[in-house]
Amino acid sequence: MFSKACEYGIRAAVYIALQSLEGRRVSVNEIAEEIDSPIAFTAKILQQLSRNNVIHSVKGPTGGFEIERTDMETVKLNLIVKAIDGDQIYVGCGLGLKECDADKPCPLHDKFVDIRTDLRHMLESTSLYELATGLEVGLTYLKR
Amino acid sequence: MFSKACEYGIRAAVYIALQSLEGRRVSVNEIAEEIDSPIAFTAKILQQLSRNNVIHSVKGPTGGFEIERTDMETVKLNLIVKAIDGDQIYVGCGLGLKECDADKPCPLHDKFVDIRTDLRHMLESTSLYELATGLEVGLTYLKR
DNA sequence: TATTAATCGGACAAAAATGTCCTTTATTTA
DNA sequence: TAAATAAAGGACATTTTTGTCCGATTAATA
Repeated sequence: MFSKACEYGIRAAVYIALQSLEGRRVSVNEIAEEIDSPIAFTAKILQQLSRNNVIHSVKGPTGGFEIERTDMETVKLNLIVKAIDGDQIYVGCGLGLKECDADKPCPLHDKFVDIRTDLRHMLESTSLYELATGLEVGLTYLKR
Repeated sequence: MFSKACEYGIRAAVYIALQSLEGRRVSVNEIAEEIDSPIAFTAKILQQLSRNNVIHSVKGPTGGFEIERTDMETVKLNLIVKAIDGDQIYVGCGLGLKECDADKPCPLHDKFVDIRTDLRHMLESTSLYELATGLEVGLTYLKR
């Protein structure tokens, strides 16, 4: 569904959000350790998220990554997915046809649109804050 | 969503079904031409589908690929997807966690399960016959 | 001001997915 | 029986994704 990069990106962002709720700024090393992902690859992904203003980075000692409380509520998953995987999920025919739309639909068009619409709504309505608080309360888990 | 291989596989299977409805057996070359896919790669995929009894292959002159009328109705898309992409779509955590289930759910677990369930139902309930007749009647299109 | 700790960014490496080529095998038909 | 046709299958090539390494940059602090 999502690329590996995107999976790591979402997990990282949720972890950063969780720690930011506690006022902690976290390093790539800690993030990669906590979400069980390859360090250097994770660093690249965090750069992308930082450039796209999904998370905030601070260089130097005591630096690291954080997300402001307000951003946590504003930033929905679709922003992260877009920053890493691009439009992939939203655009294009399910069967890979170049010319496929409501006018000249592929055999799977309608059924595919339904599912993708649901997915889009889910991503557009789910905030980092929501996911982070679920973790905080112990309702959900991130490790392994 | 699907791999390229899977997209080609579904398109090919639908085209074969359509032609089989007219009593025509079709060659890899014709299939690749009609669904606009790389020939040799398509040949590999057709082999997989043949081995998994999704389609039937006949060697030698006048040979090619076909699908029996009864199979067309029996074979649902999930069979094709499984034959090519394996369990990928059905199994595993949306965020790539190894240990993620209803007991120890990842932050996205429930929302992800919903969407995947919809997708699974769609694939399990859509037959090649249904897709092929849509094409036959001119309601849908396969080219480009 | 030197040291240290952290991200940034570019180049490289490995693995997986996609795609090609060519030989072998099966089968029809002249 | 020989020639022609079509799938089967193995080896190889290319591209994309995933992952690593290392030097440059930034900033805190001793």
